[in-house]
Amino acid sequence: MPVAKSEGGKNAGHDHLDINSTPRSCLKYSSSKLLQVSETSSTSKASSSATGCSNPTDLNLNSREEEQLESTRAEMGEVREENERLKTLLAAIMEDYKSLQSRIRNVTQQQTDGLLSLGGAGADTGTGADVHVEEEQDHDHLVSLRLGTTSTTKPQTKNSDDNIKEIDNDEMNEGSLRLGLQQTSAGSDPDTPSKRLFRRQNHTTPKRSDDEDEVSRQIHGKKARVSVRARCDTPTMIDGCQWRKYGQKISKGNPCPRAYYRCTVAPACPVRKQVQRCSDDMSILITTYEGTHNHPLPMGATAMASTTAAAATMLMSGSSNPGHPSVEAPIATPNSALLNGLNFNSGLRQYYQPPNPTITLDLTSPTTILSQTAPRYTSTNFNYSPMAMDHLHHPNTPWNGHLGLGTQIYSNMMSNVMIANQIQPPTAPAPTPASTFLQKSSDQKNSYKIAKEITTNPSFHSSIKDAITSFVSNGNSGSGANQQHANQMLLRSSFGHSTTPKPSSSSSSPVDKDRDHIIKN
DNA sequence: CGTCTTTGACCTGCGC
DNA sequence: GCGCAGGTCAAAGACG
Ligand SMILES: [Zn+2]
Repeated sequence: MPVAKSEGGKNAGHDHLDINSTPRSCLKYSSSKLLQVSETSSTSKASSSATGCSNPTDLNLNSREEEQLESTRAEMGEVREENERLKTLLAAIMEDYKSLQSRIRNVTQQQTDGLLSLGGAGADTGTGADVHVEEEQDHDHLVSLRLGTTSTTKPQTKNSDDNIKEIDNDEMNEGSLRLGLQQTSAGSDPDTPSKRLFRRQNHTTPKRSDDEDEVSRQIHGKKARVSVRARCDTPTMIDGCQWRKYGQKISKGNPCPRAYYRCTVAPACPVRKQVQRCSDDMSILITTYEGTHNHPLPMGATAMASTTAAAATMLMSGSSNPGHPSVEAPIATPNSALLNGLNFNSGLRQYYQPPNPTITLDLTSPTTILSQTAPRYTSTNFNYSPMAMDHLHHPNTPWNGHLGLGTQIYSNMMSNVMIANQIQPPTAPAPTPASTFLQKSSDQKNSYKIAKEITTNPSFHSSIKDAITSFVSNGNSGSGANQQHANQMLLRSSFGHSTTPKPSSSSSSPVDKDRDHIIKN
């Protein structure tokens, strides 16, 4: 039944464009601009004193100008300091990146020495994730190397290529930092991509041998998902992509319907996303991404794509190991604990928990949570990126500039990840918060492995690098839009600008009489 | 008229 | 095998 629409039928349009309309105080200017300001102030001051202003008005003006000059100078000093800090941070990041690259090379060497044979022999079901984790565990938590920006990573990305499709190689080699989720893409599938892409992911492909069937299920049935929880007043989160709605259902325990979107940037793009509001807090929007874009992304979409891809990669390489007993654990328990300000969340249960391995980026709390779950098999959640959320909720708060924010994100991420690496993050079967942190060795091992995975995962670094690059490159223009673009990755949703899909009549739509449209939460 | 949303129907997996 | 639930299809309507 058609429902009265509140907006036009065409939601289309790159929703990232609207951010430009959002005014934002940008206290950061380029040094040259500040200098100009400074010079201007000095000039005016000099001129006014030269004219020998003697009346009170002139004196007032004079002192005001002096104040302005002072404040400008102070500002300039801050800017310089910040710039220095940024330089240092950037250098550190680059160093880190280089070390990672060398590390990758080392791992490559190791793998070519024998890991590949191990991968081929092992694994009961033979999924990519299985093999991957096997390798990790047997070799002291090797980093997932299926991603990256350098060609040197390619050999590793080969790992059990049944799952890992490197459809984006060409694009990736063109300087793009596109990451992750290749394993979920069907772009390189020998089968006709355009047909398969829209075939039901979990549905058995018709007319295939049992083996193929199994493989197919492995490929399509265990897609990694990245779920992003963010406060957002708009119907859908702005991620820079173009989406087309293809379905909607109302869940039992959640009055808010779940909307299904498909990427329409490219006709055959397999990426989909589900959007649903949290029943507990309607202001929280839960967006779940699935798949990898098989096309160049719009400028505004790369950040989010990279982030989600990196997270998904982490997930796939970290814990989804259906066959391995050491990481086998029940679904996350609704426990959540704070340790040293880190919100080790294991409370994903309160959200919808899809059957697929899912990683959740929670941008709703001061401490951003990254929760990694592979329901039925493993569940490990740990802190990922505690951003300065105060800034997010107070856009006018001085951020020390966009670059500052970018690097801050990075440093926060990394520092906390490091902490997570030392502290044994909690894992699933924890009846009490206290025991949450005292896990069985297997869980500890898994958690540790995942934490380590994050800290060493090149894709993760690349993702951050992407974001920072975004900041830096935009920073040259010195416009307020700089922040916007970079913030798209992790922050924008918190600001809640949007244009995209029109406010679906969803919530106001008539309740589905069809049981099929009731989704049990 | 083309594109997009809406929504009932349908398909598949899973648990009992 | 049956029913439930998640997910998708596709016809019909809305919109520019
Ligand atoms: Zn796409």
